[in-house]
Amino acid sequence: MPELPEVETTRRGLLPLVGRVVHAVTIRHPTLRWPIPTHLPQTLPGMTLNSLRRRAKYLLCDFSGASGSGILLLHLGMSGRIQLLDDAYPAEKHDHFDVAFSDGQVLRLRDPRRFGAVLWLQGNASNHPLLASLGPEPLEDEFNAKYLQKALANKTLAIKNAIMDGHVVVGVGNIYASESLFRSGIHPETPANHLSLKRCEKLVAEIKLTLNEALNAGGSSLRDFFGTNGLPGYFQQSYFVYGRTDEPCRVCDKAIKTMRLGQRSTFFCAHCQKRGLVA
DNA sequence: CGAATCTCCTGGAGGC
DNA sequence: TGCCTCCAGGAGATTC
Repeated sequence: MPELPEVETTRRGLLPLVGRVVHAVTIRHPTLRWPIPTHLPQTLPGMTLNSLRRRAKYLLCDFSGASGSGILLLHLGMSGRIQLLDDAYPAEKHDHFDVAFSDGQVLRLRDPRRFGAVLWLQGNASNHPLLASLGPEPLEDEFNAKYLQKALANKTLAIKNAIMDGHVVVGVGNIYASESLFRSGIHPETPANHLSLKRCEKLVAEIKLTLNEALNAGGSSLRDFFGTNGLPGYFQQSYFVYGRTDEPCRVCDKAIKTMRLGQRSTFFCAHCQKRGLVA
C-alpha cells in the first residue's frame, strides 16, 4: 500500500528518465480505476519527458513534443508499483502499462488490485478535478498547526479520519495516521475540532517526522511494494502501533488495541493516547 | 455543507 | 489440496 513516502521514492527512482523521448506505449489491461486513455500509444511516442513531479500520491509526468504537450498522471492505488527496467522483459500477469523510451528503458506499471490510475491531462493540471481541491502537502510549511486547527474547526469526525482526508492534508494514509497519532499522544477517536493549538502543533510535527523517517528509509517495506529497481530493498519499519494488536506498547508495555474507524483498521495505545481537550 | 457508507479489485491468510 | 470467508486499503461516488 504505497503511502506518500513510497510514491516520492518512486518519483526519485524514475528521475533518470527525465529528458528521454518516448518510443512506444503498451496498454495490456486498460481497466484500472478508470480506463487508461486508448490514444496514449499514438499520443506519447516522440514526446520528451520534461519533468517528474508529485502532488499528494499522484505522480505527474510532464511531456511535450512537436505534436503538443500533456501530463501523464499515475497513481499507484494500493497495490501499484512502478519499475524502471533496462529492457522490456516479458510482462507478467499484472503488468498493465509500459512506457518505453528511445534508449531502451521501460517504465512499467504493475497493479494487481487495479485501484491505480493512468490518465492524460491537458491544460492547467491544477484545475483538474482530482487535483483542484487537495489540501496542502504535509511536508511543506503551509501545513502547520494554525492551518490544521482552522481546517478542523467545523469537523466533529474522529481526528484519524480527518487527517486521512485529502482536503485537510494529503498523503497521510492509514499506516501513518495511526503512527503519528500515537506519537502525538492523541486518541484516534478524538473529535477533530477538540484539538487545542498545542495538540495540533504536536500532531503536525509528528506527521512530518513520521513521513520524513519513512522517506529517509526509502519507503516502508510493505510486502507488495518494491522500488523502481524491482527489488524489495527496504527494511521493515518498526511501527509503534500499526499491525501490533495485543502486542506490548513500546512506551508503556500495555497491550496495543485495535478498532474500526471509517471502515479502516486503527491501532492505538489506550494508555498513551488521550481523548478530548488536553492541553 | 459535513459525515458516513459504498465501491472498485485481487491475493493472501486462516478455517475446515 | 480445495474451497470458502475475511481482510487489506486510496479515494471518488453516493447517500443522508
